[in-house]
Amino acid sequence: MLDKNFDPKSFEDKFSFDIEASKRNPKGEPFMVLLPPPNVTGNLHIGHSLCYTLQDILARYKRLRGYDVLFQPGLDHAGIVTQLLVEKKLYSSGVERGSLTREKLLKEIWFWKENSGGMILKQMKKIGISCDFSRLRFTLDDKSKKAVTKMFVKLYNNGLLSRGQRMVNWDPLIGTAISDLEVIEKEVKGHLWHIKYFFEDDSGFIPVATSRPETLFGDVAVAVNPKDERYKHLVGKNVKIPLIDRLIPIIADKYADPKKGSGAVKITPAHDFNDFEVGKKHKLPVIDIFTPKAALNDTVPEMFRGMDRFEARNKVVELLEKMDLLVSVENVKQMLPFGDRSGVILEPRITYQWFVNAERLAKPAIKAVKDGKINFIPKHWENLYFEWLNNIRPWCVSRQIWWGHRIPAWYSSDGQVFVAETEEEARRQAIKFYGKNNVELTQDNDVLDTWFSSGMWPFVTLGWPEKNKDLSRYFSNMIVVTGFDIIFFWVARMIMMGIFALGKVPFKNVYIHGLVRDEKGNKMSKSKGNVIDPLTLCDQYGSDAVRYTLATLASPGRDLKMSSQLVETGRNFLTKLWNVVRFAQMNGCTYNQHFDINDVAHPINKWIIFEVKQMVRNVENALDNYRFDEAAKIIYQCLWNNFCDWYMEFIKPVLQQTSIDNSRVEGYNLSQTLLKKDVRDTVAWAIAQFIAVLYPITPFISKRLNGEFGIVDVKWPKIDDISGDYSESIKDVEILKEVITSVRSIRQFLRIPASEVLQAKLESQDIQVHDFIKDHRDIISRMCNVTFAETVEKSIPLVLNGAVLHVVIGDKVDIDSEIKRLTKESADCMKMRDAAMFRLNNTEFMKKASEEVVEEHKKRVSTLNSKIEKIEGVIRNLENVR
RNA sequence: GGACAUUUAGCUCAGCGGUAGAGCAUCACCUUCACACGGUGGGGGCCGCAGGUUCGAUCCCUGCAAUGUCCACCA
Repeated sequence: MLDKNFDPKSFEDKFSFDIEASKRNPKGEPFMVLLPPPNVTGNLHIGHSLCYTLQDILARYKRLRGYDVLFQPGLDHAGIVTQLLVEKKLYSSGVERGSLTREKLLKEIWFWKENSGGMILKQMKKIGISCDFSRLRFTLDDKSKKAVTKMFVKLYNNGLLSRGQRMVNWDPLIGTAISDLEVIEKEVKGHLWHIKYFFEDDSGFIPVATSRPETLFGDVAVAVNPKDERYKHLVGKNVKIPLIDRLIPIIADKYADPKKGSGAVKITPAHDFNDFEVGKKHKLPVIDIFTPKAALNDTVPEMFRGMDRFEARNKVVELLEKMDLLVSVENVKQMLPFGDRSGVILEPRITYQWFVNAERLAKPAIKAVKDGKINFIPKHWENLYFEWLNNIRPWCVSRQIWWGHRIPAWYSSDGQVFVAETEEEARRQAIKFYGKNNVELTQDNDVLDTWFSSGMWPFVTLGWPEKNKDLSRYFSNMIVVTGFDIIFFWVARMIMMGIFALGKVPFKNVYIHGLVRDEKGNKMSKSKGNVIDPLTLCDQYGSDAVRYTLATLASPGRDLKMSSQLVETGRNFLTKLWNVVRFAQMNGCTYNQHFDINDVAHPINKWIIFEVKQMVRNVENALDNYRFDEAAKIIYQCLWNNFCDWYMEFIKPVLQQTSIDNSRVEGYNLSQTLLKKDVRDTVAWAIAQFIAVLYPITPFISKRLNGEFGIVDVKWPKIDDISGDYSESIKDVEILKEVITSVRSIRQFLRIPASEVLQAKLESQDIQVHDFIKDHRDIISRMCNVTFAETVEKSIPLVLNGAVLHVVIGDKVDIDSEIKRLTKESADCMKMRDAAMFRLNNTEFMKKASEEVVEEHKKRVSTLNSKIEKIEGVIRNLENVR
């Protein structure tokens, strides 16, 4: 028996690692859910919960529908994040910064990974993610290493990957290059210093504006616009760099914008992307003034050497001021690039790096989406995808850290590079190249961008480069569910690398979910203190409630505003389910495998069967179209409204009959006892369907109730087996509902206490309606506390569709207010009728509107007319009485 | 500067070329033997603004406004 209190804790732990749930069905059509591998350092935040829950709903749903679902988990080594985290731990435990060798640090990180990494897997189990944990992969495991190396060599051999000296975004804190995507632009307050650059002969100066005066040591020219009247006569002259007096030329270049700054701009090729281009164009030298940590190096005057860039800036400004070399200082807002991991201001820096020719890889990736081989859901995200891929720049894939896939490139002493899958192979190449017996080689020190291996995830998880059954079965049959923020980082790269490696697209659909925000719509952040922890919510309300709530909020193309109140609503819904099952159980309803739905004769049972059938169809539709929100709401509405509020109330009189009663049920050819059995079976059947459709969303409670209710396996409802005509039953029940609602409504309107028994009499020309209501008097009595009488004296009539119900209210009737109420009701009806009439009288409408619409309007007019007629009659009667 | 999204009840959001919906909140009544994490009944809307298409627009088109996001630029 189910406990009176619904306590998710009492069963959720038991089902949190449910090996059965991830079972595959080799006979089904293949379907893979590509779980984005979380960082090995990660903790489950609310965004993960959403992403994984939606995936899990799909996985479980597809399994129930007979698909062979592979839902494979994994962890991402997360290069920079992990290395920073472990280093920080080591340094705080007394290890001297920089004292560790590569091998020692890697050993420490692996040690950390084995002991504290992957916490998130446990947390995923807690929210019920049904992936196959026996297939857990790591982006840095041996198989991945092999695959990544192979991919690198393949790209290199195809001319899609090369090493070059270019300007990259450099993170001076970590000491590595990073890709454009890892740069976060932020607005900060800064200054614009207008500095005097004196002419060689000291005859005057040209004012040069800069926000970075410390870089003047690296200046190689001053550029002015060739059309700038103020300066064009100066082109060709030399000026002296302040403080160091090195001579540099004034050059003419369109890049100098007369409207910006002073119109004259200093050119520092080593430390600015634009200046680098200008320098190249004018064949100017490059003077790098920084160390990798962005301190000033030996190219600058001694007093600045070793000084940090910001300290140097202050010092330079101070000196310029002292020497009267400043024209003015402006306060400005400027956008500066920050490293997304380190949070420090980045430096453009010229270094040797490995670059992937992303432009060439992008072409087929763009085509695949254009041709509809891959669909984004919602579709508008394709715009973002195209925009980025159409303007893609070379992808810098080398990182100057140690934790990651080491680049499979070896150098000889003269700098010749050999790229191969193994050192032996590289050596063979080198020996052949030099024609010597042996060549000394050293491996590239750098590792690959974490996203390089992530981009290969769809096929690395399936065993590539081995050819195997999984790869041919699941590749191209996947769904990716993820946030818009990693369309570039991950989705685009998977498509590019997938097509390159296997010649076909990795997946057909990409579902992009929204961002989970706090209840006010603010982004969650630690600094704001508005972070909602999914695990706390799970503890408080149960994992199912959290999953259910996330599903209801996941309407496509929208961010989600999450609050504990909403989870509470979800929990309340599950409590309702719990209680109705408990009630069914108390009344001897157990799942009957041999129950034949098509044998059901009683209209109330037929009605709920139809409603459940509709619900299942709608849920299927919703989930097939990734409408998680709709699916959740459809079930909610049907279970709470139709099943609990109406059906269960309807059948209480039957269920609560205690003795065996073989008398015939009025109007039907079955005994009371048989009806009771039918009702019990119907209740159990309906509950089984609810449990099944809820299972993808709320697996824990489904499993729990399932076991309790005698259902062997959760099976998706087979609604196609339900045949027959339900229209009469639906009509009957609709009238029954209307009768009950009207009585309840009038009772509250007249403030008649629920405890007071009312008398009523129904009049209907329609024999079917009349008989049906007569047959179900007990239900009406029970649900609105009325008894049926023959008298209509001192009663008020309620006008229904096809019937009038007279409710005797004795002296309580206030004729004036009753007339007022009825007048309003009739006016409302007339308004609606007139609107419909207006259209029917419009010749254009009659000519152009579809037949069905015209029919519907005609029917509406006639129904409303008869209702109005009845109400008017009632009003006339009342007026006569008064 | 460019692009995309959003705008519907107090709040959060569905919806749809043909009678405007849900949950929460609110108001009233009810501790009735599944459930007060409950039941019953009610109130509450120029469907952002202005045009256009249409017999008919909350829905389609154009413009505008507000909000949000992304990309680009900045001496």
